[in-house]
Amino acid sequence: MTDAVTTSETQIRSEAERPLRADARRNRERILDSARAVFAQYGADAQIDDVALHAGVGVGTVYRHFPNKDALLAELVRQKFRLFADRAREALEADGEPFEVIEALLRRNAATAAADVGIQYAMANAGEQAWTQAQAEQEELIAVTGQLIERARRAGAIRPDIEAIDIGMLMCGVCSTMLPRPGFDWRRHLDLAIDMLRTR
Amino acid sequence: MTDAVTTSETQIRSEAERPLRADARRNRERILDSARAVFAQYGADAQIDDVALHAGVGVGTVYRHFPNKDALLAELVRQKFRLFADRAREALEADGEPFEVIEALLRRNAATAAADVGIQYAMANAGEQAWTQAQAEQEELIAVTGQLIERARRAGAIRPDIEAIDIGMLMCGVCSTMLPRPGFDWRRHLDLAIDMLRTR
Amino acid sequence: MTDAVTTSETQIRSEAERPLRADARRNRERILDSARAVFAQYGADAQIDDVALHAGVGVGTVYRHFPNKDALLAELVRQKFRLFADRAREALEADGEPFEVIEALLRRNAATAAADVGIQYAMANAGEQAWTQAQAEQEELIAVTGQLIERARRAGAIRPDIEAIDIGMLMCGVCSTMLPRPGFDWRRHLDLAIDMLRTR
Amino acid sequence: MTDAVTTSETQIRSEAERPLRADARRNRERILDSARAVFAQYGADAQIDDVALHAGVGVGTVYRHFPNKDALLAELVRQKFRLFADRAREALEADGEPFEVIEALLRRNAATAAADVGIQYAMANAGEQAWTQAQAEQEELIAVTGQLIERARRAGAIRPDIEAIDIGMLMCGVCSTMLPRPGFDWRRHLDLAIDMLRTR
DNA sequence: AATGAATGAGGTTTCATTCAT
DNA sequence: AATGAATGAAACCTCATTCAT
Repeated sequence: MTDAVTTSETQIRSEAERPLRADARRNRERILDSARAVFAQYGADAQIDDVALHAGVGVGTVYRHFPNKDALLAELVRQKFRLFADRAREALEADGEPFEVIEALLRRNAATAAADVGIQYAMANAGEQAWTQAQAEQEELIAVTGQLIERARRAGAIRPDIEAIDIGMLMCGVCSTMLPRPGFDWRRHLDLAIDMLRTR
Repeated sequence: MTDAVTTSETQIRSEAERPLRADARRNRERILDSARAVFAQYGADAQIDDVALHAGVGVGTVYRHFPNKDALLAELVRQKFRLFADRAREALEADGEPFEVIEALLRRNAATAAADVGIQYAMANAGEQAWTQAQAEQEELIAVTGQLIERARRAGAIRPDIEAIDIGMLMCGVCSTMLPRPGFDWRRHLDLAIDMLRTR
Repeated sequence: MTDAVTTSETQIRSEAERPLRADARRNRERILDSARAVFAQYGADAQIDDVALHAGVGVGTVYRHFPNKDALLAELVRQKFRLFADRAREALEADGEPFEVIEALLRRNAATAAADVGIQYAMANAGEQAWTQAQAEQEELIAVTGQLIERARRAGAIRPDIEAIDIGMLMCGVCSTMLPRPGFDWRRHLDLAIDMLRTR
Repeated sequence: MTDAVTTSETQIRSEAERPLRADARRNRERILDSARAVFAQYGADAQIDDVALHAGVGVGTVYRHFPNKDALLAELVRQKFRLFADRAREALEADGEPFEVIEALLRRNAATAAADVGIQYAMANAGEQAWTQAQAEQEELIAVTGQLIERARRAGAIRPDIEAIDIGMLMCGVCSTMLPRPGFDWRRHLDLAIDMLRTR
């Protein structure tokens, strides 16, 4: 699983990202994991120092890997998009009724997002930078999602005017209701959204 | 002394709401307007000093009206909920096909929210406080929305399992896509959401 | 004395420098005095926090008056140039043999500089900013020095090819030997420099 | 062990100077050259990492050769003093009018210093350590300069009260005006200084 | 011997909030 | 009631130095 991500990362790594020394790579992963944990707990107020402490490295090490806080947040966002794109690609290979494949994918992704509230804070707070930095991954995700939709459309299983970006937007809306708001239930939100995608 | 003659009604609207002097009230409004403008422009980076500057008052004056930053954000949120609740009550009086009344209401509210991005940042950043502080207005909104739904349900014009909180959640999702995200179009999102509500 | 400086400052204050509140002005002076003291003691390593501590104000206050460390150093430099320019103007009014007036001025200025080693560090470390920020005062100083030279030249008391900038340069050299260097004696250096100016 | 067979000569050139391996020596030179270049360009802001990068070695290698930053700066200073001492010794051998020999020496040294602004920053920033570390070379320089002066004095060609340390001090002053200061011209400064040395 | 990743104390700067005027 | 200067904890980030590879 993690290997799958690593592989795709290696493929994508474009220009300046020479393979890191083994220990550096390990640290990098630890820092990202810690960032997720710390942002999940403290939200936007989380500090780089806390991330470093949690990862068991010095602050300087965090800054060696990510030039500033925004870049760290952006990487979190990027990783999530990459994961979703990977899963979408897997879904494309999967057998099964086309709409059900999409539904399973969305439910799985939503569950992942809910289990990782840190990312919500990251996305709410990260400025333009995050979206720019993750652009490649997003486009990949959109493209593959487009293929999934196309297949379902041919099967007459999906509302015909739905586009890939719509699904992104709906999921973004679902995620926004994962933050602790009394009375809100993102599973219900997701059910409604999926229901809407179906052909009537 | 003044407390001695205070009526029970005054006690209910708690301590801070006695009628302000005309100029103070004007300042209060200016500050809230400026807060909206400044948060819309600078997002999470907006500072109280910026708000004060924009309002043409000193920081101290901002703090005379709002005990801290969160309280100011919360007031922004509360005002919006109050407006929505007012509109919902109006809608209850309005003639017209029950579902169309709801649709018109939602479209109007979404347009208002989109015109005031500041509120998005306020809601993303305000802590628990904001939701607690606006609880009364929220409950009011939920209650009235419930009545609108009931009417539409009796007319068979709305998906029968929809509750008031669902609508709040969907609208919250729509709003989350108003922040500048390349490719996203909240109007499309709103169309889809309204469609979700309709009886098939 | 101090009043004289204050006056000229008021005259020079060009654009954005509205008169400060009494307490703010007092703080500003305290901060500059402390900066001199602290830089004299710790040299280039002096910290803004130390300056604030020494002045008995919070760090934030230092930053309210000076946007960053360089600006503080630059102001120190500027003040010194202003003082020298003021003295040069006084010297222009003074009676006495023209060359002796110049000599007295230079000796007095050197003594002042030596008594305030902080300024040496300021000048050595402050980047371009310091020189740019003090440009007006420097030009003033050069101009008035030019007049002093002119008078002495007419009296045949000064080496005829000496220009105002030469004197600045020589004094700069003298100051550079005030830093603790074993064997160096800036008074001797000054004597030699003054001798250079004399007609043979 | 090695100490046991150490000759007294070796003891005099202290511990660290045993002959280096050829590549190590080459690295050492490269580091010093790079330090000069980097300090010339970035002044006080130059970092050890920049020096290492410029030299094409790792930081660790810099630290293998120089225990800390000050030691590196100090070595730069020492090299310069050694060069000047060597030249002074050459001058002692040279034929020619004694004063002219001195003049030529000073002009040559000043040109060298001007071509290597890095050294100015090194001297301005290096703490006590630099001067201590270069003491032997300085004393050598002073001693030989003393002999040059003695010769000129016997020839009646130099101002009789001039001592070797005076020349060091004057040259130090000239160097201080090599840093980029608008209007300053170190050649002019040097001319004035040399002129002053001459018998009238 | 060389490398460069890691360290973390310490530096500068920000900004919500207080308080003297 | 209003002002804005002052505060200072806390944030971010740097860089000389160490140390595992």
